[in-house]
Amino acid sequence: MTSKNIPEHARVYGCLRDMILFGDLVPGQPVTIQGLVDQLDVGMTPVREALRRLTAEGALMAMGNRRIVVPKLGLSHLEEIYYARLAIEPKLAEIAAKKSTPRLVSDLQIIDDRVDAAIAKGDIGAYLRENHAFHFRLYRAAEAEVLQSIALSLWLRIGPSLRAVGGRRGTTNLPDKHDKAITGLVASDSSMVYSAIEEDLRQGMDHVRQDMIFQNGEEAD
Amino acid sequence: MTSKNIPEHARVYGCLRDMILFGDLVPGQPVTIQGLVDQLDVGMTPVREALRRLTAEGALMAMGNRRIVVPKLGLSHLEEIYYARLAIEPKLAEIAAKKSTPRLVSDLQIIDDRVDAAIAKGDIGAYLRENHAFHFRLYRAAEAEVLQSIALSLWLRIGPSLRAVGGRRGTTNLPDKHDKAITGLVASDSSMVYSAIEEDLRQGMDHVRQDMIFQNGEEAD
DNA sequence: GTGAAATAAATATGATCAAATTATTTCAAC
DNA sequence: GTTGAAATAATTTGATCATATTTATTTCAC
Repeated sequence: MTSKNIPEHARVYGCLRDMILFGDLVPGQPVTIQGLVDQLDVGMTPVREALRRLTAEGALMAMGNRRIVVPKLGLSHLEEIYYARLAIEPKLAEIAAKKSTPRLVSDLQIIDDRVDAAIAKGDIGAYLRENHAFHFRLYRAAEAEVLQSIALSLWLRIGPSLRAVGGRRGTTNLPDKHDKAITGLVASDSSMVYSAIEEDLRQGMDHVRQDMIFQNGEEAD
Repeated sequence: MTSKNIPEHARVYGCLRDMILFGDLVPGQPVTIQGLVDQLDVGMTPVREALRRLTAEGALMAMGNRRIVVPKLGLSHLEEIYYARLAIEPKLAEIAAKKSTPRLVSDLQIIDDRVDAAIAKGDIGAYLRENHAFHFRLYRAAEAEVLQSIALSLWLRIGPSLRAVGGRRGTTNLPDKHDKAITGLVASDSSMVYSAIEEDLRQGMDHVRQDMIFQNGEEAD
């Protein structure tokens, strides 16, 4: 059983990426190389590589002075992400719909059940994980590397803020146009899948935007 | 002595990035760590960091087996890039137009003169450089980090192929809707700037697409 | 053509040096 | 005598390199 032998830098990358994607890191939080070396018990070269990669993807942000932090989004950045997500993700979903398989549909149904369960339990962490799984299982089916990597970058940028919003507002009012997307897939109606994902994004992003505007009014920074 | 003391890994990154952006590296060409260490006379840690970053941006591609190469685009990847560029770049131009300054206009005029000169001389390298300078001087004015970083990633992906096409077809028939864009800026007509950049991209990308289809017909791989 | 040895390149560690932040001390002013 | 600001010392963190280990590929023998 020769294990896949994933390189350390890839393991560190995956670990950090998930932490950012699922809100284990707070916006504004500093990320130190030495801290990760101690915490994950690896050398510093792999850590550095992982950090450069995540910085390039927008998941982390390099300040001028050698410091790396989890970015906290401003309203203008949020609008950019909103625009880009609407431009990229529904298209990915549409392409995926044209290549749909029974396997894709059954996978998505299973995942969506878990999404619903997480919402019912009020478990933000599980919701973020399963919601991500749903979208990227769909996007992966599009077999469109370039668009998918853009989508991942956008999710990484918004991950920490999603968690923060969920923590304040709970799991009520979370978007769920997943049913409509699945219906579109089984009906081979790619434009229905397109609009389902579009609506799903709009709901989620509007949620974040409203929270951000509210927060801005409450606390000055 | 106001040297900014740019770190090695950033210098290596910038160097490699320009080489890819302006076609000094051929699609399919392997990029080795050792080679860069010898060529640029730096340690391997900075080289590794630069390579990870460029890989994350899509400028380089990691094969499964520890090899890194300059990706060569297939037709389906080209279509993805085409779609994404049309979704992102005209929007960036439009935002920039709404924040236009006299300084921006004069900068763009100067750069566009250099673009025309490069076309007249048939100097592909200079054309790629000045054309990039024109677009990103405009995009930079939008002050939209997220969209701009997506645009950069897309340019990095298509850079090597642009050079290859230019090498085969020369500088004739290269797009130049730059005049229209500048006209739109001085007229404060942001939708005119939007469509100017849109047309510019279409011309350039159609050029690459046609060449790619032709090449596919000629040589099998 | 298959398998084992050789080669070359990538991965990973720890040490060393440089830079930046934090803590501390000193000195001056009230 | 206490407070506050500036300067300096100390600690933490980042950047780079040299080296050892692992892994993929190639070469050569059978």
